[in-house]
Amino acid sequence: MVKILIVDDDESILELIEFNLKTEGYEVITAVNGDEALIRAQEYLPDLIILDVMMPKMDGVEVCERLRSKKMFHNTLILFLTARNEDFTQIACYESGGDDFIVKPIKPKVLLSRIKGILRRQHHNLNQQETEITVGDLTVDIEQFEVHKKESRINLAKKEFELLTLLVSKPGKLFTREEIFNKIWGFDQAISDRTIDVHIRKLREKIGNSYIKTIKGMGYKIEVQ
Amino acid sequence: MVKILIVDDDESILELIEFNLKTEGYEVITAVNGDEALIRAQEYLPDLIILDVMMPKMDGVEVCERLRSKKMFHNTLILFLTARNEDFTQIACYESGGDDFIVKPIKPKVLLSRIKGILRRQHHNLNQQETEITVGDLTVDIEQFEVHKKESRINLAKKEFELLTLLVSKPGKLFTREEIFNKIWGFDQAISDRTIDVHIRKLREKIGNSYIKTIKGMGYKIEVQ
DNA sequence: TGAGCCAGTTAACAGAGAGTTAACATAGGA
DNA sequence: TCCTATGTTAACTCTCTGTTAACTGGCTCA
Repeated sequence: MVKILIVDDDESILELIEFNLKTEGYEVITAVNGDEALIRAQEYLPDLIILDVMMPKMDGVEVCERLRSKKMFHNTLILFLTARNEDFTQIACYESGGDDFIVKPIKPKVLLSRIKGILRRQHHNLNQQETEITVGDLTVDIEQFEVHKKESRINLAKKEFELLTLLVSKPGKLFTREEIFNKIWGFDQAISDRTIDVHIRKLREKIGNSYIKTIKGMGYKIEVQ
Repeated sequence: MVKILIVDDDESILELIEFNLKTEGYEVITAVNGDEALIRAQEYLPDLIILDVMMPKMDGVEVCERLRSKKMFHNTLILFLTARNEDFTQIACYESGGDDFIVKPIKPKVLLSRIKGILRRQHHNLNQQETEITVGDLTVDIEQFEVHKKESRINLAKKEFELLTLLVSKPGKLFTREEIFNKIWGFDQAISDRTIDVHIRKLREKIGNSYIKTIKGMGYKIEVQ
């Protein structure tokens, strides 16, 4: 049974989500603030945590950071709830180690399909589809650990492959250095700032310059088309 | 790879479009009449279908209607080609389920940018996430860190992007210089008063003068039509 | 009418931040 | 045990962005 922890200070939202998830057969735990969330998370070890960004005292981003700093939550899925147009909180969500986010107001249908999608990606990563991602004439096969460019195979090192896989997982999306760092190296490690550059450079050397775009002061992204 | 089906009874137009799309890396299938179009569509399941409206026997509108009546084509993008100023057919295009249309004579550049735009939007809808804010013909995508004006991309520097994002987050709202300063630079920093002007100027230079309005002695806002 | 104020404009400059390269460290296989 | 591939760092270069200064122009109000 999939366990889901929902954290929101607004109890009506909590109930709405809880109801919808329970009817879909998920096991649901709730928390109304950050502190409670941390306790509940340790207690129940949920598979997925849905975090409201805006909460009094400890906000969702902080809760996420605290969770991710513990090894037991490294692989827990974290989904944020954020109000529309909250400028750069979306980026902060990813930076703090979030896997995805949903914009309020919540439409139950969207929420459910999102959750299903994110769980499917996590667990049945092997299942059919989605093990191959194609961008232009570049194909990344996550399962087989292979990259092809126009039929010819490119050999990548582990870190290079992880980096490319991350970028390619959402073509066009901006990944900040911090997000890249958190998702590939993890919170506990300390590496120099140049390290990411060098890996990017090696990647570009192997796959060509046209795919990865630098956005100064922000990060990198895959250029679509 | 994006598959595109082009349908036109005029083979010279077919060739023109085919050539242009292929050089952009699309996979192209063609058909010279409505019947053939329906068969080809079922066979190849294209992502996008470009339909000439004026064709002997079965016209584009009818082809579109027939396609849309099948569930497998509910989400296929359909783009019409129509002669200039045929107002009524344009309405018919949308009514029959078309996504967009292009006026003949075809300019390859316009066609390509239109196709890119329509595919980009589609791509977004699949991911279901609202990371875009649109004002007039200007679209700001926070997740992708990109700004588009009528399908063509505008490159902004970090500060410019932050500034535009702030203004656009509440179109029509007045942002005082102080507010802008606090939100973008933060309380601790000290910058000259001209700095904001210069960024505004650079923004206007890139996106056009019509969006950002100055309110003397107060601040700036996004002009809403 | 003209002083004062405020935004627009321009060019120049400094520095942040990314690119590059080589060298070193380390792990894992032969 | 050695060797090679990979990961990381240091040190340097270079480019682009952000900022400022200095000037212009227009509006407002005494």
